[in-house]
Amino acid sequence: MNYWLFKSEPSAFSIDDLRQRPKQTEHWDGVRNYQVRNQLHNDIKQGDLAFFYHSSCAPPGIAGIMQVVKNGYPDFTAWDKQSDHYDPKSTPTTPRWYMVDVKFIEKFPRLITLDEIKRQPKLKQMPILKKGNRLSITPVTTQEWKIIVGLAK
DNA sequence: GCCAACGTTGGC
DNA sequence: GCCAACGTTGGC
Repeated sequence: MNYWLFKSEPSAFSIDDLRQRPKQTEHWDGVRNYQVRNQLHNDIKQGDLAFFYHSSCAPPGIAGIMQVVKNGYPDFTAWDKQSDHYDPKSTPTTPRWYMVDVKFIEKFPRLITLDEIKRQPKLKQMPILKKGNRLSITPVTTQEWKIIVGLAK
């Protein structure tokens, strides 16, 4: 089983939105980056756990935990002309983009802020701290996972 | 709202 | 296949 960090702008989709969905489950659509697409297709598997990271807000940080409940499958919003994520180059027969389904597990009692993550020497390798990192999904090591869950208690 | 970083596009 | 222009991300 692997650990991940999924970014989302809470103004678009927050951890509270996920909690309020039917079955507290939603598809994680809209990824339009090949590196992340490949992870969704090949590496992110049912049963994996992920941090829900709130980005582009004040303050940014990790809000809680969700679980991958469905392996990668074609992102159907790519062939919906009404969608913000419409991509005419993706079709049902040759899908270009993939998504997984995620389920709400818990919201931390408090946000673990980016600032707090920066101050932890053992979290310095996390991709979200690297300047210019724009990947919306990144791997988390077991050690990083344990440290952050510890901070949340 | 600014701007650095960087992925993507498209002309050649 | 190069690379300049452009668009997007995301912290501040």
